[in-house]
Amino acid sequence: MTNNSKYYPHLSVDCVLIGYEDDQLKVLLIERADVVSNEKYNDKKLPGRLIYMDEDLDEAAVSVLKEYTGIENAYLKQFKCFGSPGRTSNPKDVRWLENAVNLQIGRLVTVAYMSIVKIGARSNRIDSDYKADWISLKELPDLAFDHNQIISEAIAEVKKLIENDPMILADLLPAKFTALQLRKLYEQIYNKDLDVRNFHKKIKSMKYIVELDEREENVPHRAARYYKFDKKKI
Amino acid sequence: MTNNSKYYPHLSVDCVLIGYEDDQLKVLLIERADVVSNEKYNDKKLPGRLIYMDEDLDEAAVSVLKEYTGIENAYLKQFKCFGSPGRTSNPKDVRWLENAVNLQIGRLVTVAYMSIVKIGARSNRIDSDYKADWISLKELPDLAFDHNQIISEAIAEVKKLIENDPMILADLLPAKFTALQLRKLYEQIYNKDLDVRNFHKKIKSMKYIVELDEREENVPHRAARYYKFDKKKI
DNA sequence: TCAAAAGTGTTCTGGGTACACCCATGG
DNA sequence: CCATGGGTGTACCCAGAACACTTTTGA
Repeated sequence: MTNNSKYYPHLSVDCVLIGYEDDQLKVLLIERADVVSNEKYNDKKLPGRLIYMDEDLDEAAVSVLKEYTGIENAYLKQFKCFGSPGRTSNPKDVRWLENAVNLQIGRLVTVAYMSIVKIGARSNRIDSDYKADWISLKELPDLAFDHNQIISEAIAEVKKLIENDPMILADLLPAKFTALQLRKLYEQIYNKDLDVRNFHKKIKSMKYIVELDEREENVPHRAARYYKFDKKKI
Repeated sequence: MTNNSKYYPHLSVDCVLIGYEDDQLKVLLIERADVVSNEKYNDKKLPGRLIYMDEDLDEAAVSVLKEYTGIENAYLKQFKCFGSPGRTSNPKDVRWLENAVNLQIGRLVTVAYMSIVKIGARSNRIDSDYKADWISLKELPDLAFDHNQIISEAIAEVKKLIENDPMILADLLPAKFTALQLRKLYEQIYNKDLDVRNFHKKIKSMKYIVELDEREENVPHRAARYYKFDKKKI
């Protein structure tokens, strides 16, 4: 267990991938299993890995995103580095990690990235080597390492991000969406209810959101108008 | 040059300490010299060091702050991790680093922290082991490693920080200050001129800034009122 | 005709910005 | 009496928040 490995066994990247489905903000988690013994751990972790010897951190994060979702060219933001010695103190976590990479691991610092991704988009194949699922933020189980904490800090980052670039909401909704869908999304993010009339006014003021002629069909009430994001209108 | 050292030779912390003096935002930089050969490098770097084997990142940053300024209990914010392999590719930087710590260094990832500190405060002794100076942001020379980039990202962070907690401005000004001094400080931070009348209105609306009865003395014009921060009024 | 959700306008408040003149003081 | 900077008030605009009723549709 000496280091003839491709890995640089001191640094990892973890990606908090945020998506939206069934009116719920969700995060992509993978099932933790022991590669060597096939032991099941029955818990989950964030997608991530040790970096390679001469790999740039940002590149490592990009490759993790691609590996788990197939997405390339998405916006990935480094938001915090987690490096307390205590984060690798749980023997279960250490055992798993050392088996997984066949390396002796001392302390391990991880650099956390976040990205907003479209769940179930064409490009979004979840690699079958891993058991990966989108889990609602409201139903998060206890995760490996300090991954619960990493996720909660990522959410705070998402809010900031959306405030200075609402365009990224486009990745959380289908191409066509109703005002209700958009409002529910905002309500999830800000964690409070929004006034319907004010919200319509807000939509009108957002020039990158455009009305379509199309409406809902076969709904047992007045049909809602569809909107779309117009990426040309910055 | 094997690792019998106290250091964990893969990770460092660097602190961007921001202060204010002579109507200028300044950053604390130390002179880079070779400890072994006494060679002068004639350039500067941020205060920082490798972390110890079992040291928490935040603790390492706190101890660097204390070492260079004597300040304890200040607010230190981790704002970004810099880890591209290229940042340790300059042979001059690598040679200095390896001499300084007597260790073989491969790639080195640094975690950057920032803090707002009061220049010349009682607690703010600059340790005489180092040649350390407050350098105006407008006159920054080329620094070691990627320290110029680290500083510029720190400044962006300062703006955000002040927006959601203007109280930290108290660390950039003397206990008593005039409206002019405060305005000049804002002008530095936002990099634009502010209207005098509007600024007075703004001060009145900030309940944690209180008027004193005291005024300037011996000035060749109408004496300005002094203000102070009132830490009790959140 | 009823249930269910869509859609619409006005008013108020607070913060930001633009703008020009008189006041106090020391030299 | 002059030069220097200190200090003040009004008007406009925009964004955000509160608030209630009519419209459309399928069942």
